[in-house]
Amino acid sequence: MPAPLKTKEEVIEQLTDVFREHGYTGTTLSMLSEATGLVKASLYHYFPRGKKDMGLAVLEQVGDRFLQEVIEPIDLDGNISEQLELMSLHLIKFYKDGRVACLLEVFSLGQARELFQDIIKKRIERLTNVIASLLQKAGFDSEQSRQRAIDAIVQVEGALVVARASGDRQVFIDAMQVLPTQLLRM
Amino acid sequence: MPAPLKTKEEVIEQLTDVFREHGYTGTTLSMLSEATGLVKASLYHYFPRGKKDMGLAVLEQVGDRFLQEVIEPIDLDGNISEQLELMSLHLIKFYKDGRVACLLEVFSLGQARELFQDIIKKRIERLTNVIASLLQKAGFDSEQSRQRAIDAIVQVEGALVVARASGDRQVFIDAMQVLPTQLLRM
DNA sequence: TGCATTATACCGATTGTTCGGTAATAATCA
DNA sequence: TGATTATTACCGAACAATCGGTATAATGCA
Repeated sequence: MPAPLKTKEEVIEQLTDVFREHGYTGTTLSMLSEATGLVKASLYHYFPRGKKDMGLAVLEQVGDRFLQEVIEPIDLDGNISEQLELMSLHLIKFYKDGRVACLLEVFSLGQARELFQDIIKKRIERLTNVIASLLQKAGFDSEQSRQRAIDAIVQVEGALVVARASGDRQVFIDAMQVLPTQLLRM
Repeated sequence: MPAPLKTKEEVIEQLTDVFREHGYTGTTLSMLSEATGLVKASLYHYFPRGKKDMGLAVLEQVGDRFLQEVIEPIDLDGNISEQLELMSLHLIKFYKDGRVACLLEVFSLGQARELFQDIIKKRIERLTNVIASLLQKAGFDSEQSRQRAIDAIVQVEGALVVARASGDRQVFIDAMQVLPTQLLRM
């Protein structure tokens, strides 16, 4: 077989950028074709069931990357405040200073919602649990931890939206920087 | 002129529902036609420049309604805490318990972003100023008031997104209920 | 009548998708 | 080793359907 010009992972990353900017229905195969350098028919080689498959692949890969780059670096035995500061930095980096949207947000609209809602729901639940268990280590009880985990996700999503809508990325950066303090406040 | 079966306002309201659910690019003229009961030619009679015009009209009307239903009821001479509680209730009602999205969110994506970003930016700024001036009445200084106003908007947008993504509207309701306390916390 | 509204019919462009095919590497076998 | 066969990577061209949009004639009310 011919040596692939890029790995499937690289292709998915390029798809991700487009989906994040335009949402699911707003993204056309022409855009994806241009972003990857692959002609439309070639995209069907990697994703036999078309756009749905591309959306699924992007959703999965970006979810894995989030866990890997934002969650996994957290050391549960370390100083909790320091670990949250670290998470804050990684969040800012992951969302490129607020320049890129969250896939869970843009894929929960319209037609994409029906396609991906189960996956999205599970991702949110999983993320809530991970952050909650981290907060339990910090001494909060189960219910408090869960509530504050949800607050954190609300904060991230809201800050992304407002930064995007206002055109002021500093809103996102500021929100992420106060997040650790906010989560630990009694 | 022949008495129209519905006023233009009513038509715009019906358009709003579709745009809020599917975003701008995700909304097709067929959907809008079906939602209004008007055939395409009729839509073009009301909105000569097509989809853009419909988006603009919806953006404007929903913005007016927000001010009217959420902001204006606030009595600047009343007890500030009570007024914020009232705002919370109105927010829950305006966003139908978290069932509908914010237009500023869904119109700030992809192609719609370029079309509407100036308007969206101004809406956010205006809203920030209104809430900030309310908080100044509560005794916060100018900078604190502005920061907390942004926090409030972040909270609303974030709660809407998370409620939608998780399929749990209670997230939105809860977030709105704690909003007044949060805004006034020293 | 005159004018606002709608119906019908249509446009070119683009949508997501499919099919047939080519070329390059890997695997197999003589 | 060298020839053969699969397998993989990719592309050109076309598909029906739908997109947003536009004519123009018919309709209904003042």
